[in-house]
Order: sequence, then structure tokens, then C-alpha cells
Amino acid sequence: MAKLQPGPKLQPVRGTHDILGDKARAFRFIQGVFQDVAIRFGHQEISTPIFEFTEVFKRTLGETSDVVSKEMYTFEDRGGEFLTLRPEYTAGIARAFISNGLQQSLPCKFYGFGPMFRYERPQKGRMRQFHQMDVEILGVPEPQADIEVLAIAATLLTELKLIDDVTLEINSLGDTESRNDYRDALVTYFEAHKDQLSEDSLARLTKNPMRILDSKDEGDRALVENAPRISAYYNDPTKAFFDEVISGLDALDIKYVINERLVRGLDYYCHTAFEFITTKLGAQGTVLAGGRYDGLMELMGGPPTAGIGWAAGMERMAELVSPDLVLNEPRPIALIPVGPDCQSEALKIAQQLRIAGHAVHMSYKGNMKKRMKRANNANANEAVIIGEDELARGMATIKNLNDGKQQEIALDKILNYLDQYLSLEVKKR
RNA sequence: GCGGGUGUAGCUCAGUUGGUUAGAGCGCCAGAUUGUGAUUCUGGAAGUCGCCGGUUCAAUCCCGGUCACUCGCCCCA
Repeated sequence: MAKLQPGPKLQPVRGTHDILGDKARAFRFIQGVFQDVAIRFGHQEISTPIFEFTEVFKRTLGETSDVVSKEMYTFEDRGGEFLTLRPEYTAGIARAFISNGLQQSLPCKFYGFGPMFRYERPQKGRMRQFHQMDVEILGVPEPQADIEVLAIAATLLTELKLIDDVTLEINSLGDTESRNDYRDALVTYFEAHKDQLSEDSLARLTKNPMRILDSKDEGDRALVENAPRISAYYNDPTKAFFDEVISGLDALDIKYVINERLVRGLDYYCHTAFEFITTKLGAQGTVLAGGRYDGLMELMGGPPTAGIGWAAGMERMAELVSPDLVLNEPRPIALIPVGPDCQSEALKIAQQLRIAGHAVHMSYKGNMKKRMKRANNANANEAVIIGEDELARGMATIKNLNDGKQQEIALDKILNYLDQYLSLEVKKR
């Protein structure tokens, strides 16, 4: 680690990272594809504040959820308000929906992305500040919205070339009636085997019994094998809803696995729940996950409004995405003035090239050797060398940094020459 | 909140069964080449061996603590 001076702590706060270099490029690439896909599906961008009144999250996520009970970054501001850095996107969007009176303009199709904050012990694929991309459809109670939202996810993962790295697991948590019936049955079952449950699952039994289903404890797993299955408790509407979602996936040729033990931690989910999972990221295999939350708006005090959406972890995606896909930045042109008298001419040419759309690296100081070296480090394609001799003749030297060949070009032909030459280079590839 | 692993140069890592000057590769700087990078050759700078304490004639190495990073549990994207 770098040597730290005495004084303020100079390392980043635990669980936070600086995003630069390849990681920044990967983020920008992923974000770009995401926005493009979301817009093609007719979604509007929404950007909500990264903090909200604490109540917004407390009410919607449920007091007993881990997020609320131990993971929120909450603070009191100078006005005495309790604020919380958003631990997830959906609650903020739901609040924005109500604040802006958007029930007048249903359905609402949103996309957004940005940082989220959870006070957790960091590990692979899990940070205290992390970034999510988020998609929501509000006001569509029909399964078509579920299908569409899944189609967005599948399209995104396909265009990021990640679709073969992930498995879509899907389940229905049922409507309120089905879900409550099932929960009761589960509790009855596990109560009868209380003595065999792990300590963690014993706590889940009162807090969130459905969580026991995806326990990693071996003893629990054996019990879960014989536990009642959720599909046995689906009523007719639930069954019809889920069937329609599934046939939509079939129609779109989106591959999935039905996992009856897939549950959600947060209280407001119903019907469809899904996760795109990979085995390539260690313990945190979920790359993109979401579900339907028809009860959320009322929970928050708004008009009853159906909702479905998902969130994807950008750090996790960035780990998976191939560097070849990301490395598509145009190579710059390096401008190298030789001697102080050539500085202003070089500056003018650089500006001309930049206005014409080229990426230009202008060197600031150093002898020619050093400037050439910097040009090389910047991965420049061409170096435009402006020297006093050439300048006197109205010429500049253009050197191809790939093959080392160089030639003189008239100053007023530089743009023209580079436009032609570089477009040929692109065609060659 | 609970458990495991790791901390040596800007980066990736060797190493010392405790003993004088701490090692490599990459990177950086300079020169070979005062108007030419990438390749080659030569030279150089750079480390309180995470921090504090203990044991010892002597600690980067052993012991204790602490901080940081990392992996896992809980939970989640």
C-alpha cells in the first residue's frame, strides 16, 4: 500500500472505491449499452436524489429487514431531519412517482442508475457504496410488464455478451392470498421441526420464514427438501399470471429455470421474482434481480399502483464484461510542437482537429523524445510534428506510430489527410 | 455483528530456519540518440519490510495487540 503521511486518513472509506482507468471505461460502456437498450424499450430516464427522508426506506423495506435494521447510512441534518443514503432505487422512484403526481400519466416506464449505500462488511462483489442500474414499470398490473422488464434484462445481458454467463432463475411468490397461505403452511412445517433448524433459520422463522428456503446450512437444506412447495398453494389467478409470464419468455426464447425456493428479502414483493445468477463471481452470484411489487405504493401512502422492476449491480457486471468489448475508444492523434515558436501553430491545428471530431493529445512540455514517448503511451495512432523547418515551408510532419513511417503534409491539408487516412484505418479493421 | 487469509519499491511478487549494505520483473528518470516513440544496450532514483508494543546482544522474520485489505457467514445487486 502507498505510504501515508501523518494527518488525515488518506485511504478511501472502507467499502468504497475510486473508479478510474479500465474500471471507469467498463462502467461507461455498460452504462451506455444500458441506456441505449432502455430507450429502445420506451423507458424514460429518472434520476432521484441519493438521499431521502429515512421514513421512505423504513416504511417500504420493512422495519425488520436487514437493510433497515443494520445496513442504512442514516444521519440527522442541521435542520433536525433524519435522512438516509439510498440503499436501493425502487423506494426513491416510488416516492418520486407520488411527489410528482404521476398517477395522472400511467403507465410510467423509467430507467436510472447511480450509487447506492449499505453499511455492510465488504467482500467480493459487495461494497458499501456500489452502483446499480434500475428499470421500473409503474401502473401495469398485467404480466406483459413482467415479460417486458425481463426482455430488457435479457437484451442488456445479450448486448454485453454476458447472457451465456448467467442463468435466469424465476419464481412466483403469488398474490397476497397465495403467499399468506403458503407462509402459514411453511411456518407450521418448520415449527414442527424447530429443533433441527439452524440458529440463523430459527431467527428467520419469526422474521421472514420464506428465507429459510434458500439457507446454505446443510441441515436446513435437508428440511427444506421436504417442506411444502409454493406452487401447491397458488390460487387460480396466481397460476394464470405466472403461466402468462412463462409463455412470454418462451415466445421471446429467453431461457430460464423455475426455482421454487427463490424468495425476496424485501416485504413488498409479490408474484414474479427473478434473478440472473452467475457462478463466476464467488459468493455474490446475483448480477441482476427484481420482481413485482404491487403493494409498495400503498405502503408508502400513495394511490394503489402496480409496479415491477429490477436492479443490476454495475460492479458485478464490470467484473464479467470482456475487456475487448470495452476497449473501443478511438486512438488519439498526438500533436508535437518542436520549440516554443511552433506552440501557437500546433495549438491551432489541435483545435481544428478537435472541432472536426478527432481525439487529440497535445503535449505540454519536454523535449521531442519525451513528447514522442508520451504520444506512444497515450496509444496515439499518428503524431503531427510541427517543427521550425517545416513551419517555414508551411508544412508539418505526420508520423504513423504503428509502422514508424512519416511524411510531410501542407499545414492546410492536415485535417483532410488525417480524415482520409484514419477512415482507411478503420476500414482495414 | 461473526469467522479465515494477507500486509516487503509506484505495480506484481521473491526472500530472510532472527545477524553487517533488502531482491527481481514491470514502471519511472537519465544516457547511448541536442528533431523521433514503440525495440535494444548502459546507468540511476525509489523501501522506518502496515502501525504499536513484547521477547532478544540483535526483529522485516518469533509473540501479542491494532489498523488496512481480502475471502466467507448473515444479507444482498
